[in-house]
Amino acid sequence: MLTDAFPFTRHDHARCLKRLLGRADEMCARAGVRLTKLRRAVLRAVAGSHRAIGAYDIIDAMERDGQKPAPISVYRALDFLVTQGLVHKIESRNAFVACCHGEHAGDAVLMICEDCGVVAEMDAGAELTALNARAERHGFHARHAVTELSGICGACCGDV
Amino acid sequence: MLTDAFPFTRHDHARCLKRLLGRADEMCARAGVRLTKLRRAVLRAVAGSHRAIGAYDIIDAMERDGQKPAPISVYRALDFLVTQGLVHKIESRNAFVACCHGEHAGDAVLMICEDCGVVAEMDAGAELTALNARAERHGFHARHAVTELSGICGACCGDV
DNA sequence: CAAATTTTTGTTATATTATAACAATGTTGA
DNA sequence: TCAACATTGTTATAATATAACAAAAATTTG
Repeated sequence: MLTDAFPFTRHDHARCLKRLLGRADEMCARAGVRLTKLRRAVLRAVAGSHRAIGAYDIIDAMERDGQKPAPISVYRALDFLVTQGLVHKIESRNAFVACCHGEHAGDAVLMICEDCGVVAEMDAGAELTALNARAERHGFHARHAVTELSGICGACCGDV
Repeated sequence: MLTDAFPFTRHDHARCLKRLLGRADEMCARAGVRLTKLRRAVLRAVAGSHRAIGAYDIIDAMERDGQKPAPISVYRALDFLVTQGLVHKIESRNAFVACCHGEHAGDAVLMICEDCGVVAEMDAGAELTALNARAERHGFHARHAVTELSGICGACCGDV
């Protein structure tokens, strides 16, 4: 079993978070966009766990850190972060999760554990390509794919 | 190109709708569940076009037919219809579309035209199986897949 | 550097989507 | 017919998301 997609028991999240924020700084610098204080704080809140978090829960989390932005501010920041590929929106949950990958080959495929709530992502370039090819046979030219699997992760299944 | 997924120019929608409602009657009878007047009216509204329709637009459509159910009633009916596989929820749009297929091999794959708004579905059993297999390699046991492709349909591309 | 321009954020209000709680009605089967 | 269950109605509210415009901060330009 591949052990990189899901964060497991020994996972040192403080380090994980630090790395993620560092990478975000780099990526934004390279892209010539600004990871402002607000945007970084929203990203920090989203990346606070590997579970899906809703916009209003982000506000609650930020309030605990002494900052309470208005919903629109959070949505604007999320919009930026999603555009930059730093955060994924989970359409089937109306919630968000930080991207743990460097870069994606294409659209992310999310795996959502129904038990513990942890969300992992994987590259599934070949499978998405096959899906697009299938769509083409119906005359459809796909530009984006929303692919969200819900099920049970290895940890919750006792496989780990 | 396969021409069954998307409803094209010559499409006789009155006939299409009638067939769909008839099939719904049969399927519910076979399943031993009740396609009540309300549920059938909601299905009729959803199946009124091949575009995604939101719950509140369903209410508006039904109001034009002299019936104005409360939101909760529509959501309850939609819940029933989705459970029976007669309607698909489009997670990426918070909207609904009637199922045009008899039965699905597995989860439906939706193709949403960004231009005309028409939503078509296809069976993509093999591709979804491949996706699940890929997830298994990460220790994830998928139970449901939300797969929504957005792009441009053949008609809007001038391919037809 | 200062003024002009653009981007970002704040503020206030509101739109859109979805559900809770309980009463009333309809359906089924003994 | 009555009891049990399923469905719908009624009222209220929760949860998610955006609009419009003002203020502040950053960037560019002269």
